[in-house]
Amino acid sequence: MPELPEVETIATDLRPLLIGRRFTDAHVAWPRTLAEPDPVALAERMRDRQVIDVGRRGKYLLIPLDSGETLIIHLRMTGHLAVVPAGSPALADTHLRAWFDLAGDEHLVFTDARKFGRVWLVDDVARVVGKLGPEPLDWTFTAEVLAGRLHGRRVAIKAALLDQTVVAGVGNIYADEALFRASIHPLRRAASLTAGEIERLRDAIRQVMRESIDQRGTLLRDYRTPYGADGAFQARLRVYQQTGRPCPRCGAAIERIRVTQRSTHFCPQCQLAKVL
DNA sequence: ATATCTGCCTGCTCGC
DNA sequence: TGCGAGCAGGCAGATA
Repeated sequence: MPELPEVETIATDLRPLLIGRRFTDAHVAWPRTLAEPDPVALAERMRDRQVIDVGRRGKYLLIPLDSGETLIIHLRMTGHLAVVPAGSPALADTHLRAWFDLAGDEHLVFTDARKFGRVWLVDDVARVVGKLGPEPLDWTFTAEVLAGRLHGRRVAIKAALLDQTVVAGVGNIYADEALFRASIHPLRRAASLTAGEIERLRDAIRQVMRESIDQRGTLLRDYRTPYGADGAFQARLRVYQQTGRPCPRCGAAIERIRVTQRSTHFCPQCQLAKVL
């Protein structure tokens, strides 16, 4: 499932394929995929519009157009994007949910088996991504900022990390990996973390994000890059989906528990419970 | 305000 | 081999 590093990789891959290109039409095969506007307005407003950039905010892909509007795509669990030539089999994929025609006989196709992915075309990006917390790789994501976001929160720190208003882009994989690197038990109440622990956590989040981006993301069943070599960070996962395997630090068996309906992996020795 | 629960979805794995 | 059950999980929206 694409989290921040995967979306960053996809944006990097799509950028040279899309910048300067002009859309000629837009089509929606599964209506719920399109959050807004309606399909007719989408096609009208995208027609003859040129791509300015391909960026990202949290797990949202942002494609600003020369009209001032922005095409926003969230891949959720199983969404995939690719630029394909006319007549490509991708256009006949049973999971095709939306596609955008490009001048020059190519198409930007959005396929999504689970149908959770969403597409917006908006004038004001903030209406969609405005509530997101700080970008973890931005200089504004300081330990003090994270402390402020966790203040008064009684939920488990694992749950808090998955809350996109606390910090943007962290999903189940990187929440587990960051907590392991910071040696913090996932069930600790968010507000109970000491200043030192919050600083370790902030550093760990940035570290796993950077490392994963360097590896072009984590390659799991549901994630494929649109172009080029596949992600390789899965080889560096220390706890996520490593249940029963020895902890790389102390050798204890990695455990799996459920925290607010999410499977959560941790080392019972390195991430001591302390005060819950 | 925060916290929890449900619905959205389909493909895959597992046990029989 | 076939098949149903259970699971995977980001986010919106409803509820407590």
